[in-house]
Amino acid sequence: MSDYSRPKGTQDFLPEVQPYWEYVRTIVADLAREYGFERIDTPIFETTELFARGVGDATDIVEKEMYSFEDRGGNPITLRPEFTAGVVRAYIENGLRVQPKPIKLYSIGPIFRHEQPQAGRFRQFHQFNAEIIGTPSPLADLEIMLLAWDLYDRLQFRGLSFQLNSTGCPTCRPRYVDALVAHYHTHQDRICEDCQRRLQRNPLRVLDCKQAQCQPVIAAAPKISEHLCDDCAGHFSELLGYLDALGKPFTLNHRLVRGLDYYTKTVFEVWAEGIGAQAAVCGGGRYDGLIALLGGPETPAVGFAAGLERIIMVMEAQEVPVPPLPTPPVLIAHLGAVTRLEAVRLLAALREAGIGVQIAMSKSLKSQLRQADKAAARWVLILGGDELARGEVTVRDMASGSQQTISREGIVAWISEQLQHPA
RNA sequence: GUGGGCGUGGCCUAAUGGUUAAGGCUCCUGACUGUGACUCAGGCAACUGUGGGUUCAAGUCCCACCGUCCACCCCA
Repeated sequence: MSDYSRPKGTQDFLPEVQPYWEYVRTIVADLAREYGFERIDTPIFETTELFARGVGDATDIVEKEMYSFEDRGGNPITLRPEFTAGVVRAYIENGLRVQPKPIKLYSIGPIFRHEQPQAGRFRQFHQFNAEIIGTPSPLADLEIMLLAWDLYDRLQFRGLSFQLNSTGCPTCRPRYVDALVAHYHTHQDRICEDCQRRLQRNPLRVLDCKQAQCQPVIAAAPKISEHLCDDCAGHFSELLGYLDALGKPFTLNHRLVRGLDYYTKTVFEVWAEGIGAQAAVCGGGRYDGLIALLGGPETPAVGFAAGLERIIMVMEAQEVPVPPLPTPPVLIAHLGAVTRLEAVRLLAALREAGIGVQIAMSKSLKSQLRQADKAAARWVLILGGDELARGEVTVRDMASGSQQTISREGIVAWISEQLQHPA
């Protein structure tokens, strides 16, 4: 055993799991492009201040989950705990507001949160993220939700639940929070300790408390949907109208508040089973105030992020089939020092013709064929003393075990022919 | 941060407190010095997570630490 082990909450993605990742990344990227999203890649680390401001001081992420450190110049750095703040920073910094609005951007990459690992929770994990920046239209909310919908649809997921709510805006939310706090004050003695604390710091969070004693208080609490201002209520009902028209099933969840400060109006999550105690496979919503908060012009936006590990865990649980990764169809076997030179020439010639090929590296033909078997090669080209003398190669079909002799000059064309016209 | 379960070769698993810790998988070699998958025969590979303690004797009992898994908080 090595003296070194991977940091807590991180993973080694061995070749055997790569088909899942390749499949998911491909589906996600194809889908995003079909929807008209363009890819943007931002740094995996940013200045700490960006996340502290953007995500919000009172959030769990900023309070206890960030990977923060000082670089050699003494600058406060944080490994990104989510995508949106970095994407918005890039939008402002690169002057993307001069582009036609809205701009639709997606990203795929690693995310870092210093949490205690458990089923479906890692310190380094991966997200697919999509944002529509520059429009207040509920159509943008709809597009983001449809993208999430189609993503899971294309992955053949079953039994998902779409949770939806509106958290209002700076006009109506404070009024609602006041009403909520007032309600809780009349039941102060009946709620759990955590909720006592939430009431001080982040009152909306009392709504997703799971303590039994708090449930009656939550059930009797005022609902934000009944406190929305005209603008927010209109926005929400327009979105619901689109979803109804499309027959998309969703659950209105008054208790869905989400952990980030920047959300306004629409918030949603998608829940799935099969990832331990974790339910959410994706979450998102509208954040009309964030861009101005980070120093940009007043710009409405909406987005979501999906956790790729959780997607893959559900795929495994539901036994969603994934295509195998392609391997080189040809392997060159050789016998003896003199044949090796010709084997290397043949290797180069095949590659020049665009044919996937590798060369055996062990001595005995037996072990070379074993290697071909493990590598799932379709053909082994055997170059021995006899073949070399006659200017030929022996072609072994690994599936059938049958062999034939082809001239050295004609072998590249023969393989190309076979590959173009599969039997 | 808090709580619980579990730590034996790369992986899976065995070993009434008692010799040089056993087996399977994988990998390598060989069974016609030119033929894979099956079979057979060999071989590589573990100071039993780490450090203490109890004992004549510890993989086995006790303690601590570390790691891991699961759960809480919260989320992807």
